[in-house]
Amino acid sequence: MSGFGRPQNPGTKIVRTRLSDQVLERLQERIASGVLSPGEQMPSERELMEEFGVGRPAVREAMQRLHDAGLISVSQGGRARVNEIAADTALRSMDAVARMLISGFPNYLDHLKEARIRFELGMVETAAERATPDDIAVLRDNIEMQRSKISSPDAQEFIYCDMDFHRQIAEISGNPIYAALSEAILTWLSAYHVHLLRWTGNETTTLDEHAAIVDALEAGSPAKAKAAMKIHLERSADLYRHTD
Amino acid sequence: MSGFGRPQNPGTKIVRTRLSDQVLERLQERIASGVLSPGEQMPSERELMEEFGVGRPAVREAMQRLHDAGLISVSQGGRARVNEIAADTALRSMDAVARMLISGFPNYLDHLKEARIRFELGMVETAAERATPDDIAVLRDNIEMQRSKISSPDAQEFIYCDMDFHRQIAEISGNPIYAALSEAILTWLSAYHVHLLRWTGNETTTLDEHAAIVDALEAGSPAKAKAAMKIHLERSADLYRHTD
DNA sequence: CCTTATCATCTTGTCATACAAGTTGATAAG
DNA sequence: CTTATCAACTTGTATGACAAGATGATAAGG
Repeated sequence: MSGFGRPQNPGTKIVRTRLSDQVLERLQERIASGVLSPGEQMPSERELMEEFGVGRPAVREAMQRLHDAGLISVSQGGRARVNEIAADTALRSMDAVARMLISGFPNYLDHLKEARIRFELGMVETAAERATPDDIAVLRDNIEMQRSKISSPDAQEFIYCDMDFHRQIAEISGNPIYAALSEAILTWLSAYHVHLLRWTGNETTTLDEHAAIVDALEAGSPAKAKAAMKIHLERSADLYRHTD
Repeated sequence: MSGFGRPQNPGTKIVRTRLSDQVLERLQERIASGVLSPGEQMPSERELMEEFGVGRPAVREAMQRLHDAGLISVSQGGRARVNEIAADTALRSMDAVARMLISGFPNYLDHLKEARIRFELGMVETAAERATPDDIAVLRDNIEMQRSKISSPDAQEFIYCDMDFHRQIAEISGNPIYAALSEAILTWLSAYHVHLLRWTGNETTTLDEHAAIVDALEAGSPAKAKAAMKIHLERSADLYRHTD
């Protein structure tokens, strides 16, 4: 008596759908379709368990997973709110795994560094095509800001400015995926991590290289910008290294 | 009587640590440090709730989150097993959010396509520097395989070969992050998605372009490889488009 | 002795109930 | 009109219970 229900797809395993999976799927649909729009919307757990006809644990686990994915914010005492999703939402959800990967397998730090260089080179090319005079001004301001931090009592300040410089280039590229990815990679690298000692003495070199990059961006030359960025990144490649 | 406890850091909010957060943190530590190595290890929920002195929900939610992150596999009736983590583990955990982002904001499909082009261009440069004769042979085999699928009854087969081609280049680059990212982006793009109609008629063009890329890789010329890849990607740029 | 079927036991999945703790908005006092 | 209090509602957590799947020992059969 074949032909009942959906085709059996012989060879594929029977999927064990947990109850919370189905609840999760329903809620994801609502968020994706905009029925639950960013702001304060989410029904309470009791309402959901009544609506879906399941127990509270099932609803609760689904909500938990939405929270981990960054799609909603839950707080004790108040209803859950739907977050607006962006590229960084997605990347944040893989933050923990990425850190474990880097700390557990030293090779991955090298792979990530290589990927970052390739990535920044491509990004600066795009930025060179799209940089406006305003963008250039912001970058030059950043360089001066960083220069003022050379003799700052908090040496970390200098590095924060450096990270800002790269972040601003990511934003100039106009691609939010670039911006989010750049920020994420920089965060992961800086966690494993920046040896402050290695920076001291090279501050002016860093500033000169940054200036060269900005000049190339102002000239609207992807090739020059890429070359300048390459020099900068390859020199500072071993700033990020595992602590031994 | 200041000086008690940890510094107050005025301005930073009090962190509300849920119980399951602390359990999660402990377990993550154990996995990261290798106390819980890949294989069948994970203690049962009862053991953990007894050890940490918390209720089962707290343990359960922590385990759930480890599962969502791809760090462990849980199945009813059996203990949870620790997975071996890799780059694709991290990317898989952001799969749902990425899909929502693309389907919810059409712009992101364009941003992703642009990012993919930049990414593949950088990747093929790396591959050109590292391709071995064996790698070249594999790629040529792939092209022939794809050629044999031109008149296949299942038109999808042709596209699968195409995706394999790009996947193999990612592997040649030697960077597992490239491979995982390439695979993930291709999956997301192919979900929103490949119009079969647009392929028909351009099969031989595709094969020629692939052959040109392989020739450049064999010559060990990053510049030529990049140029050949650029031609290929820009021509096929609009294969991935939202369904209207 | 080896193979196979059965079952006791342990595991996770789910539900129900209860209480603690935080948030919110209405209400009453000033 | 402002402010303090509180009642109702929310999530966080604990406990107990039962269902369902997995596992290994045990007993029956060859």
